[in-house]
Amino acid sequence: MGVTIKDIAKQANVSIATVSRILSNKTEFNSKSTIRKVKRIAKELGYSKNTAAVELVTRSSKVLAVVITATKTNFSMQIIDGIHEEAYKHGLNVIIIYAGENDPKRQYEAIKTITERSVKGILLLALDLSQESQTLLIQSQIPYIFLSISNNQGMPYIDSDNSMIGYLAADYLIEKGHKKIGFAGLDTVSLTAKNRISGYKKALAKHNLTCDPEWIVNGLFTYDDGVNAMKQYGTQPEVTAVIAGSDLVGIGLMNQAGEFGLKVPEDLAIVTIDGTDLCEIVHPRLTSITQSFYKIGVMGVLYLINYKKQNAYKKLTESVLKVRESS
Amino acid sequence: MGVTIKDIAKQANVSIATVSRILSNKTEFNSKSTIRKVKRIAKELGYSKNTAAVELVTRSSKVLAVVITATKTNFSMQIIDGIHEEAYKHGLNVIIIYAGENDPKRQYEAIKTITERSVKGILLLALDLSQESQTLLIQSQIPYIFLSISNNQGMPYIDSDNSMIGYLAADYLIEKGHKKIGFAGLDTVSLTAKNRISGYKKALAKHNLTCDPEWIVNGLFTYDDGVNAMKQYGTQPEVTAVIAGSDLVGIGLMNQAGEFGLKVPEDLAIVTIDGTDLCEIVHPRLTSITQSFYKIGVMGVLYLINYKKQNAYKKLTESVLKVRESS
DNA sequence: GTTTTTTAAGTAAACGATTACTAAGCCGTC
DNA sequence: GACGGCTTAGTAATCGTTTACTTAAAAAAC
Repeated sequence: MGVTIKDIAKQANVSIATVSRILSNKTEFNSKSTIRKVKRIAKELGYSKNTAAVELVTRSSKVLAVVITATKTNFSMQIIDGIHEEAYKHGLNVIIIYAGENDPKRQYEAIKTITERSVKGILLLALDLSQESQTLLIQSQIPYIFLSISNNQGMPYIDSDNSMIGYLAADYLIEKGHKKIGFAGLDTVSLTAKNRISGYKKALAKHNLTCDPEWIVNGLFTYDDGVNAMKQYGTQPEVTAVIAGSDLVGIGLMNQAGEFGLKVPEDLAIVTIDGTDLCEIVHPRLTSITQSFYKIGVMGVLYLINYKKQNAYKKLTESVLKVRESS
Repeated sequence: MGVTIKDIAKQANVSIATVSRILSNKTEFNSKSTIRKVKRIAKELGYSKNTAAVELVTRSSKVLAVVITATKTNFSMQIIDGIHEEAYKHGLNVIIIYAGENDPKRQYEAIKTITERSVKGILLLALDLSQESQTLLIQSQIPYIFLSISNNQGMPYIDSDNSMIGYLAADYLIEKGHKKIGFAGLDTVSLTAKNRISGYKKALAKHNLTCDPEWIVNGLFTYDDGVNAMKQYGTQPEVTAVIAGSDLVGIGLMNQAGEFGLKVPEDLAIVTIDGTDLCEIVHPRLTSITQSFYKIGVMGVLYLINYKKQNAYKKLTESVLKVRESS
């Protein structure tokens, strides 16, 4: 919106090529005095690079785009922290775009916005992409990766090992003596939930325990889903422990249990999945299977930086049990 | 990275001007058949607009940039929701940029990244800008506005009426019979805190109450600040009620009070400032002065859309008392 | 039947940078 | 003193789009 390299060139009595070289630090063939002069004038004139022009001519960009949903899930922040830290190390900028909440049209718009900009790579956070958006994404040829969500359609992703998460949670509770263990608040049609449940069942089977389908209560990982699940378990729940699909679900379970006059962990043990800060600020503190969100973010960036065409990149990260007071 | 309007033009046997006009919906002078043909071919070829080129030639952009800090403050989400909703109505895209956490260099980088891109406007969320970054921002000539943070340097902002917040909280507690009221976890050098404290003192004065400076405990709005403030108040606090600088501070206070064997609200009443979802999921639920975050976001966008040079635009939004269980 | 108006589309100049290629000066060498 | 090799800087093409201006043909007006 004002000063261009042309203006600087005129002022400095050099060509725009020289200015360009100096301002983008390709100074190997410039004399010290010219460098100083050009930089001084640039500063004096308040020059600001026009990124649009740069991206147009170089046909490349130093920007990574992160697509997120407006969900109330709070772990995104940790992933984003990881992304930023790693991107910063490599001199990349990060922009974040909202893809709305279950609105395919908004989602499509978001992907379109990004693909029309020549970003270096796209990180899709816990995003379930519609078929249309997927096509658009692939067609764009821009490297992309899904984070914290798996898929079996050959698209690259980095996610926690959800089967292991289910297994760890259940196994721990079984070791603590529980025999009837619920699983609440997860979206049972999602791959995430399926894997978690399969791990949970594996742990049960290992100890010759069975699972009543009623103990698995569907939900969308929200606080209300936790509350509702607890209502379903009732005031005198058959289960003695519940695994929560997310921290918010865990809190919902716990609060509703409180309403029912049930004590956590005495009357009902809770293990929650995610392990965000929320676990630490509620009372009692929630035992969790804590995911490596930060690391997922870091790995996502590294994947994009070292991107080369390959089919079906998949990476599963570790989760760890953190025992607190709710179990 | 591939198909351009040139390719479409060749395929369709028309000029690139025609293609450009059709694809940007300036179709008043095109025949229906040509329009159909061009659009069909564009789709067939998987054409994607190159935004860099568009922005370069039109010297404008449909993008609003939101700058946020990586703070654990969670109200940002509500503001961002408001921004998105309003931006969407006006056909604008929104990108979010992190400015790091108290790292002037990162902050500067973030502002630079944005100003080098010809965005339509900049929304700075609860951001305390360094002098350098400020200069850069102003120099860029891009319309900007601070949200949820006031300043007395003539820069435009939209914020809650912090004096009123302090007043409302204190007045309510006084009406409930409290005479010794603390204020915890706010950053007393900030204008936000100063205004809140001034409102709080005004309420006290109105009822002929005084305030011991010791009751005001400094902090940075975090959970730990709440915990520490409570430790400072001690196991037998002189104050019978505390106003928390943020929801997290409120939770910290409450949990530490619990550790001390104090019951909320019987032994200590708490009113928290912000009123995010957190208030609803803790136990007891926190009474809050709830800010109109969503509205702040909406108003920010409207300001930028209707931007015209004016000095010192300021707008204060309403906050309301929401009585819950902690008071 | 000529002139004017309307419709539909083409020409070409921008936008602001990068960069391959070219060139001018200077120095040293044989 | 002609030649090659550095160093430093300039020339000009290019990226993909928009848009003011021009043009050609057809329709309308006289």
